[in-house]
Amino acid sequence: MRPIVLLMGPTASGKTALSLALAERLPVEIVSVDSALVYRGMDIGSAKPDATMRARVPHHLIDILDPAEPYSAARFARDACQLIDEIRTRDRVPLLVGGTMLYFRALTRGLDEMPSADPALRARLEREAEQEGAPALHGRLARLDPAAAARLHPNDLQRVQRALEVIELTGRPLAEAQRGQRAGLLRGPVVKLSLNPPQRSELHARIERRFHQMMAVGFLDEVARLHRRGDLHAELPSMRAVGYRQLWGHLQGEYGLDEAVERGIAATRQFAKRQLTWLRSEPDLIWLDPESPDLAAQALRANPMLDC
RNA sequence: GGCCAGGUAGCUCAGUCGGUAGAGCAGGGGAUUGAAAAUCCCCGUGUCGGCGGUUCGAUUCCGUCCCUGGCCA
Repeated sequence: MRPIVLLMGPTASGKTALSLALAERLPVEIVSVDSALVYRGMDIGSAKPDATMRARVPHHLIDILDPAEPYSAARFARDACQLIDEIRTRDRVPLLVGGTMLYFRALTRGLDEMPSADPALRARLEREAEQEGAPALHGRLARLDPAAAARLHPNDLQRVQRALEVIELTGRPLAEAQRGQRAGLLRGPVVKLSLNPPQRSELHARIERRFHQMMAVGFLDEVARLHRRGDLHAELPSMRAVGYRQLWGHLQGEYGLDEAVERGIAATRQFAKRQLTWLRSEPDLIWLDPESPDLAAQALRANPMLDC
């Protein structure tokens, strides 16, 4: 049976280049594992594979949503599983490429049975948080679901709100829902590749270089276009994306362009650090250095199942 | 050249009425189940510009030199 190939790595580690190189040697279709690539009109700042690449290799889960719409790990898991099945019926290899580690985790370990987001309820909880403060919501959670409250820091408003949301929607504590025996969603052999330069400073250099490159090819125009629409705002998941958020702030007049770029680069470095924290706890990774020559061949050699 | 203001953590700065110093940012580590490029937690020793002097003790006071910015020549 042909394997499913996962290609992970922090931002700017060279995942797109390697995925193309692999596509020249294996009959792959690429499934993007990225919470920003799903959005139309967010091309430059998300380092989306360009039209040429997408003409050469089939890509999925890119440009499927308008930036005003929300996406989620659960929806990704459903979409990805369906695509994997379809790709296999075409007798091709699913190559899952991206940097959204929660999405990978949803695939490899599954998600518990839980209700999805309820926008009205979230708006209400948001209002309550503003009026009462985050600790008050945490206190309420402690009464309704002590186990969940114990695991969440009072300042982690996002997760406290989600826990309260689940309780209101199901009448059952979150801790109970999360006790479920969940299994990974990937059937068959899985090969996990992880791209990362051995030196952190090298990754930082790649990030800085790429951000300036993005600016040179019109990143600011891209964000200005989104800003002009008028219906988007800074709180949307899409506009919170690294780089977009900082340029948005500049367009709102909060700081100058140079500062926006500096902030954007720093935010990208911090994002990469968080991605690496996930990767360190991921078992069975084949680590690859993007700077080394003949990367694709190296990747294929690393696992016998890929040698086809 | 003269006068003034500075020189303290990678950066911007606070502070010590003389007992060897602390914030923000940056950086590092961690958490992460329908917002995740999000959200949150933890981590601060650095010849306090150099050299002398006073002092039990100087980053702090004094002298001098160097550097930076401003004003005047």
